[in-house]
Amino acid sequence: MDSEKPRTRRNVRIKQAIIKSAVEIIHQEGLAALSIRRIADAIDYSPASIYEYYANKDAILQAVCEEGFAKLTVALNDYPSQSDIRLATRECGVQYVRFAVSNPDYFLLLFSNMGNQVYRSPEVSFDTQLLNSPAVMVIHTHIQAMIAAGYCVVTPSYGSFQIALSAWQMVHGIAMLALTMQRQGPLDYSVIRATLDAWQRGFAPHGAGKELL
Amino acid sequence: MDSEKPRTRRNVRIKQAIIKSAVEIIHQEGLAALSIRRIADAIDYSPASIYEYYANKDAILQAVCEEGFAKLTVALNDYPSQSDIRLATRECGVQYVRFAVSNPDYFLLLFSNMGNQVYRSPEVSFDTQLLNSPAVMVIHTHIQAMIAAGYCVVTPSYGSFQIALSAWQMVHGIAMLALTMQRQGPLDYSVIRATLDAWQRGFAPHGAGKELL
DNA sequence: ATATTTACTGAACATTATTCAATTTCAGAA
DNA sequence: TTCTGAAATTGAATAATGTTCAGTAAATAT
Repeated sequence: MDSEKPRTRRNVRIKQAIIKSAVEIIHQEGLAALSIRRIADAIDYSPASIYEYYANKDAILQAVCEEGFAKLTVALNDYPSQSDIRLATRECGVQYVRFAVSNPDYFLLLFSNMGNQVYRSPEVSFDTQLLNSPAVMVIHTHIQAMIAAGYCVVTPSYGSFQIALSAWQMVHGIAMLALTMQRQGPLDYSVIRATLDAWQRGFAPHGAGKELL
Repeated sequence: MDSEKPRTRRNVRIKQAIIKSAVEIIHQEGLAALSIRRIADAIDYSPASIYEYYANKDAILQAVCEEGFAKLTVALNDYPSQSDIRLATRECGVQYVRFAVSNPDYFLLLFSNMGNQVYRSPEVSFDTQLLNSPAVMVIHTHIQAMIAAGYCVVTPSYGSFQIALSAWQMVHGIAMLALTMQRQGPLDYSVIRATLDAWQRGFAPHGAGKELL
C-alpha cells in the first residue's frame, strides 16, 4: 500500500492542508482573496511548493469544489426527521437553500464555472452520471419515495429523473437568486416552503387529497 | 443639453465602443480573456485611456451587465404570440433558458456576482425595486395576466410578486444548471416545457379544468 | 494667437500565476 | 554511521494583470 509509506501520507496531509486553508480563505475573505501566495503563507510553504502538490490554481479549485459537493450532500440530509415524505422532501430543499445562504462564496464557486461537469466517461449516459453524483442522488431518492407513496405522477416521457432534475432546478434557482439578486435582510423560509409546496402540487396526481400544511 | 456638445457625444460614443468590444471579447473568448489591454487594443487606445472613461474594470463589467439585462428583457418578449396566456408565460420562460444557453459566458456574468443587486435606494422597499427592474417586470406582467384569467391562485401571504419570483427562480434554476452542470448535447425543450407546465399546475386553482397540451 | 482645459500615452508599480535551476532534506544502502 | 540518489523545497525570474501618474498632444475657450 502506498498509503503506508510516511512519504505518501505526508503528501496527502499537505494536500489536505492546502485545500483546508483555501476553503478558509474563501469563507473568510471571499474567492477574490484566494491566491497561491495566500495559501502558501497559511501553510508555511513557499508559493513554488504548492505546485509540487497541485498542478495549478485550477486544480486546487477543483479539489475545493469536490469537497464542497460532498459537504452539500451532507447538508442535504441534515434536517429533523419528518413524518411525511412530502415534508421531508421539502425540508431537503430548504437545506439546499440554507447551505447556499450560509456559504455564499463557496456555493457560487461550486455553481458558477462551466468546468464543473460531472460528465467524464462517454461509456455511461450523461443522465446516469448525474444521478450517480451524490448530491443529485439524495434528491432523486426523495423523489422516488414520493412516487412510491403516490404523491408524484410519472409519465413515459417524464420519469423520476426528470422530476428530480426539476426539483434540483427549483431549489437551485431559489438559492442562486437569493445569493446574487436578493441579498438584503434574511430570507423568509416560510415563503420558500410555500414555493416548494406549489412545486409538489405541480407533480401531484389530479385532485389528490389532503393538503400539506 | 450636454448631449449637444460634440465633446460629450464623442465621450458617449467611446464609452459605448468600450462596452461593445468588451461584450464581443466575452462572447468570443469568454470572460477570462477580458482584460483592459485587450479592450484597449480592440478600440485602438492605450490601456491607460480606458480609465478616462471608466473608473476601473469593475465599472466596465457593471456597464456590460446593465446592457445584458436589457438584452435579456428584449429576449423575453421575443417569442411567437400565443393564444393562451399560459402558453405565452411558458414560452417566456423558454426564452429565458434560450437566452442563457446562447450567451453562456454573458449570462453567467450577469448572475454570478454578488455585486449585481438591484437594491439601491433604501427609501423604496426591496420588493418594489426588484419589480421595477425590467426583466422581472416582464415576468410579473405575465403572472398578473395569469391571475386575472383565473389560472393562478393568490393568497394573502403569497401574492403576485411571490408567484413571479417563483417563476423566475424556476427558469433561472433550469438555465443555471443547464450552463454549469448539463453542458453535453442540446437541451430538450419539450422536457423544459413539461417542467414549466408542472410549475403552472402548482399554482392553478384546485381541480382547474382543461389540461394544457 | 494664447491660455486652459481635456484627452491621451509611455513608463512605471504592485500583484498575480507559473517555471526552473539550485539547494536542502530525507530514506534506504554500504 | 556515512554515503548516495531521489524527493521536497525554495529564491529568483518571467509574463501577464489592473492601475497610477507625470508628461505630452489636442481641442476648446478667450
